[in-house]
Amino acid sequence: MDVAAAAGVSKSLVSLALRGDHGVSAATSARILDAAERLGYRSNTLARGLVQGRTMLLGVLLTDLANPYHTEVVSGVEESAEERGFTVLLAHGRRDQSMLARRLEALLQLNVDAVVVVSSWLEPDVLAAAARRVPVVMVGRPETPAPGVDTVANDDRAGAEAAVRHLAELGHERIAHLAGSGRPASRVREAGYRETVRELGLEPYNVIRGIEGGDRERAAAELLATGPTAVFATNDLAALAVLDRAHETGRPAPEGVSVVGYDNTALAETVRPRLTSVDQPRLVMGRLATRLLLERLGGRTEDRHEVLTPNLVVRDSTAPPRDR
Amino acid sequence: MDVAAAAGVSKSLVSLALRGDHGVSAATSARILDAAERLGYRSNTLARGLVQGRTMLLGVLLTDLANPYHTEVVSGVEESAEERGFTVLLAHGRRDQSMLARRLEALLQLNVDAVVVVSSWLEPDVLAAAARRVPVVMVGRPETPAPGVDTVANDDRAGAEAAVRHLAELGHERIAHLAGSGRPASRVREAGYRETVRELGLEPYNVIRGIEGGDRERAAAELLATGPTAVFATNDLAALAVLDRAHETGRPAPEGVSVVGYDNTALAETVRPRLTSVDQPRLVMGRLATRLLLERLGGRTEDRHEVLTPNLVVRDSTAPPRDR
DNA sequence: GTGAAAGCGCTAACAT
DNA sequence: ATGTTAGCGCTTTCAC
Repeated sequence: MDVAAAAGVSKSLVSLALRGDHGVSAATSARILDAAERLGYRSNTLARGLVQGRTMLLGVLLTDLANPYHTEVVSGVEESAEERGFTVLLAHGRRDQSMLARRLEALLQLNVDAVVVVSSWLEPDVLAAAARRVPVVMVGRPETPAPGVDTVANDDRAGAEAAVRHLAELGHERIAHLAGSGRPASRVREAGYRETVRELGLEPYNVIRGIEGGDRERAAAELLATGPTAVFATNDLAALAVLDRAHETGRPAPEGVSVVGYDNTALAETVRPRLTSVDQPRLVMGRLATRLLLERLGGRTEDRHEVLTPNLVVRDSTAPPRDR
Repeated sequence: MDVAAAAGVSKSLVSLALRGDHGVSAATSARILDAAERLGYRSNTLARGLVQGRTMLLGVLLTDLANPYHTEVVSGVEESAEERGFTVLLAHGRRDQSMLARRLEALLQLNVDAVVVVSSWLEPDVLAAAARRVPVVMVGRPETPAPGVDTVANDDRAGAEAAVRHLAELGHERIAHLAGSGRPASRVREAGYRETVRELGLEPYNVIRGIEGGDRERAAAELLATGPTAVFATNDLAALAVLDRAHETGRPAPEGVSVVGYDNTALAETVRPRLTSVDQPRLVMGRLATRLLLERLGGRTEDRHEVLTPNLVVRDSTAPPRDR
């Protein structure tokens, strides 16, 4: 450590001074700080982590960088983690289980103190294995819960209910659903749709499962062809496909058909008409994830599963049915 | 290292076996691998980095997680870096110079072997200081070049030219420009617009500088009020504002007015009409960044500044002017 | 208030 | 083919 030499003291003193320990005389401390500054010295996280056994690093693994839902959760994590002095490291696994697992592994090898997984794609046993080494919290709705892993999710059931109730209150009776590809979140949304429709004394009008990606358009077309006055879509992209198709077939929303999305992505603000959508409290979810992690680091051992209530953001894609 | 004990050998052998060194007998190797597996052992990147002096870690610093342009560049970096055995670590600085600087520092303290900065917000001296420690390449167009830092950028001049020429070829003569907020990239686009219009024997019809964010709508309205038949916007979001305003005032694109964006974000595919936009070869830029880094690690010392040619993606927001 | 020495988990050079 | 030793840069006792 050349700072030690430059200041004419021992390594130990440099270490103490740099961390603002009180047991160093003001004069020496000043001399050391000055030398460090001059030499552009910065302590090495690796070396410190090695001896201290912790790194103040928080790993965040996410499925999809391009997904604004994910990135906003990450922002929540970053914000709250930084407040507590953690440095957030991101790793990106794509929608690829093995890559996700590899990235998680990479984070663990770096001795991160804890991990947030913003993904519901990782296999439970991989997750559980990670949780045996450091606290792990997953943001999202798991297929199967992994023991030792805390979760933060939004209440998809409640979100679906809010969407359907909104449409029913506008006077719609033929409310269809464009469902997702069968991941847990979309399954719960679909179930919530069915239940709520029944609670309201209606019948599920029509449900079509949109395959991810290319077939969304086809599914939207098929669904609209059945003549609903309103559609609750499993996410904003699916809602967009409905909006589009409705426009093309000469009954644009909201007059021709009302459309509600889920996730309240930036898209909802961007498209015309602006999309009514169910908003997940993403920042809050991120912050909550950090809190759960800190609790674990503080010694909690029982698993926690937090569920947050989403809320409906009403915009311009929903209106009373025309023939009313 | 309890794996050593479990397998009844020395630490060194474990180390060798785990890295597949040949100088270990098949039998012992198997025994070690087995023990490691059973104990869930993984070598510690920190410790290895400490002794080897390199970590095979590649740090990526980005301004804006929510920006698909950035994240796609990152994908290019990830892809190519992983091929070479590097692990990519992401850090997120927001549009905040001091936070960007802090995150960069955090990456450096982790002893990453090199850094890609996907941002043009970082101050040149911070960048230069980082480059004195490890190879640094910046993707984007810097305000001022930082010595020792390689750059990868798209040719904004050429992109603007392609956009304007496309509009002129369609027969437009009143081509306006919705300019950006004065960052280098948008300044070059504006200059390219002006020059190309003149080269074509026309006059710059009208240029309005959109302030980032809220005032984009106002700027778009103002610009359209001047009666252009075509607008080249400095980016897709600005183009969207124009599209919107055109729609609201009863002359929707492309019949009412032709619109070209820049960046070819996912939005361009999503909005109706689909947006004609200048595409930056983002994946390629990411890969190129990795290559420059590897060259530096291989010993190159002179700075390189790569400029890639963007290409225009023609969609449905542009057409010949109506009154022709 | 300060310094010397041990050791974090690993690899590399050098024995054996 | 295997074990021993030193040391990466730091923090942390423990003496002084």
